[in-house]
Amino acid sequence: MSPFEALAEPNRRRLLDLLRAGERPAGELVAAMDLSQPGVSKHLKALREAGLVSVRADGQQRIYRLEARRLADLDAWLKPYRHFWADHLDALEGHLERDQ
Amino acid sequence: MSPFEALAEPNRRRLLDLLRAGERPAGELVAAMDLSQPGVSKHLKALREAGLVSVRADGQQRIYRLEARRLADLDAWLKPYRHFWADHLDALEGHLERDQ
DNA sequence: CAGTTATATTTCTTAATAAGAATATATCGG
DNA sequence: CCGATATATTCTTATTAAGAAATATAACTG
Repeated sequence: MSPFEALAEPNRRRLLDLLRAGERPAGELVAAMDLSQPGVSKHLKALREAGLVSVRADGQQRIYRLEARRLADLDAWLKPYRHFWADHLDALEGHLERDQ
Repeated sequence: MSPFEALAEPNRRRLLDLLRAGERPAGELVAAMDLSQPGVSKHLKALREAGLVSVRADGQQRIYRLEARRLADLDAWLKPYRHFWADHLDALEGHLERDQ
């Protein structure tokens, strides 16, 4: 599954948002989501296959971690579009868009 | 259809890429894509519903135009993740790994 | 080993989506 | 109005994805 497809699902975006605060065992993610345990597990699998998260075992727990490198690909796709609204903002509030 | 869902389909991303060069009639988009006319028309509809393109009539042609504002939403979603690969900006924001 | 906890996989059902073919709508030139 | 062009909308069918429930696997505990 491509990163774009993976991000199409709101629950998966939410899982990534949760992982932004740091790595977490699957159980905590299940508790934080309004989804069944198998449901979360399946979405985590999709995120793994998209390369957006990685997992390591710690005893019987599976610790999930955000893999933001793949989001950089998305960011790169977005880059040539950015000037379309950056130009508009430039006129209003100055030159924000200097990073790459 | 949300922008995220709209972008999940590669042909639709390609249509947006084509529109980056400027507005174009549907027919030119059909010619540039390796898809049937109805196929392109349907993807354009999805992009319209996601707010990613707009259309205006010019005679019997429909001129499509990129609406990059909606991509700004995606850019905004991505923003809190950007720190993860933009290591050189760490000094600005501090490190996020502490609170795990 | 048996029981328990943590997580993953399978199965089922249902809903969404895609492509292709055929057809419909709208606009133009005569 | 007619024929031609440009584009959109069905319709059908196949694939895919989602949630729920049940079950499986793997590791820890005693």
